[in-house]
Amino acid sequence: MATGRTHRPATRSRGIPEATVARLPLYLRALTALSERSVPTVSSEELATAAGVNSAKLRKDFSYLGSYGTRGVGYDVEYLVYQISRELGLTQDWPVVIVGIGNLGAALANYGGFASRGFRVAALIDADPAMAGKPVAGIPVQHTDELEKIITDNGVSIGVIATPAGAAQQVCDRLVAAGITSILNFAPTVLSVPDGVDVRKVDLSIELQILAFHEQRKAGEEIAAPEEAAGAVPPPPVAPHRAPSGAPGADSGRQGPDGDVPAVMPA
Amino acid sequence: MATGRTHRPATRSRGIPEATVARLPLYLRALTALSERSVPTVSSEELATAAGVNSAKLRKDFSYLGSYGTRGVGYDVEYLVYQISRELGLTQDWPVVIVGIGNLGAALANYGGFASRGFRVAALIDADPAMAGKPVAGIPVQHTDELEKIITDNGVSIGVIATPAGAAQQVCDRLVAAGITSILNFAPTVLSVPDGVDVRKVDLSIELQILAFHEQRKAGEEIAAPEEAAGAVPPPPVAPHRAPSGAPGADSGRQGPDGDVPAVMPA
DNA sequence: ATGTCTTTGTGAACGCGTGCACAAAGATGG
DNA sequence: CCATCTTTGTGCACGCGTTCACAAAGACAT
Repeated sequence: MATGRTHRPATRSRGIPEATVARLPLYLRALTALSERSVPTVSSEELATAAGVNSAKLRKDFSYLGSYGTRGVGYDVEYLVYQISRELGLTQDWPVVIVGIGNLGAALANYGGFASRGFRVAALIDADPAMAGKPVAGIPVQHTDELEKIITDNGVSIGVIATPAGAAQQVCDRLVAAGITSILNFAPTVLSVPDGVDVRKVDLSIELQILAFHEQRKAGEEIAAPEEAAGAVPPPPVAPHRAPSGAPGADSGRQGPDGDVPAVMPA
Repeated sequence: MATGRTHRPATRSRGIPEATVARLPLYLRALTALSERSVPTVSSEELATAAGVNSAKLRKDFSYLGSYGTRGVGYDVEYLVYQISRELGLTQDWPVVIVGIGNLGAALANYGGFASRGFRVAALIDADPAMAGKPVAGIPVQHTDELEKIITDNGVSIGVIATPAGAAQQVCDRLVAAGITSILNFAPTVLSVPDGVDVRKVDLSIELQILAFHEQRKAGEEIAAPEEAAGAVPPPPVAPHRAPSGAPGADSGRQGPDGDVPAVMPA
């Protein structure tokens, strides 16, 4: 999961906790499915199961929005869909630009999830002149030079960065300067932005590494080896380097069987 | 950010808090960059800035791994890279299968981040017979029928689901039955898995909706309208439905200007 | 109208994560 | 060998998020 907003972490927007906001889309999705099946009402228990959360948590989440349920009955599906949509700002149109139309950018442009709920791909932008004019997902790619104009002309406030890591900060700066205030970052880099700009990141590599951690832990438990005992024990903390500002340490460890790191999109 | 593990939320693995584990890949990335520039040591302050976190948090995180720093000096870059890699289980090889080779699956297969740190794409799997044999990112796509065999033969324990939402649970079940214990889910669905299986999800649609929420809030603050006053006020909670088990509610609201929801990959 | 039954909404307790602030550790210089 | 300076490692307090458990609210039957 793309995790973690970068700025204003504790801002508790209008009384709705951040954790609750992050779950609203989950509820909305489950409710939409119920709505399509013409289910009129749903209990907190049922909906919680569908959304994969605890029913008490769901009720508390909804309590931040107001009292929209009926005791003894449950929640009116259609009404709740409307309320959550409104709260999330999905009743209005959000034009979005995608910068970096490589494999990932193209996949995002083709992703149906964009169009489904208020989001509209206003433009695809790439730095490669050869891409210019080429249609992707039915939308012609435009060159980076047009970035500022596109954003101001269309009143875009949400940008998606799908460039290589090296270009991300630069693109980010231009987006912000052009008036973008929300960024979804797929590049494996930490973006620095001024206050008032929200950044959320989606990082495949990080997710995999977290899974690997738990996977290793599961494997380690089975063998019941406290991992300190058998096998190659890690080397001692390396003799505290001689000169702090001396020659670049050419030795010091490097015993780990790491492969070399490729140039593009490093972990 | 792909957020939220699904099971064993509070398991506090071997004393390392979940929040810390989620940040280790961030530190590792920053450290790798330093390592490539042959920087011998780094202070908590510098590294924290590079990773985009608080220095106190970083020090506390590292304290869970052990005392790897030198007071008055900082941390040895190479040694820390090794320690974190080992802790995350990146010193070993993790074969990974990607199921669902559409736009997104292809993008993932081409993603350099896979190969960079211990992860190796063992196989690409798709349900479409027309895809079978076709090479993507240099790897021939195999048919879903081979799924179980591929997993057991290669000892795969991590699976990536990039299928449409409708197929995700089914694929998930087969993966788990075949021995997969960690899943990275890109499909917009809640997956249910047995205990002992970790699921992390990456959901573009959710991320966008969270951004929209904050975006709306920013816009609302500027106009300084408490949003309750002007414009179309939401309808009253709908007259408490007549018959709870009666005819499917054909009215009740529907006043929101939602577009219709496409069939594939709904929000 | 009254009683029973279901389900919501929430007060309260608890645990995790974060950040402050400082003591301890070690390097460095004289 | 001692003083000073830098930077780590961590005790502590605080706040957010989660969960329990229950009273209040309403539906429904009689």
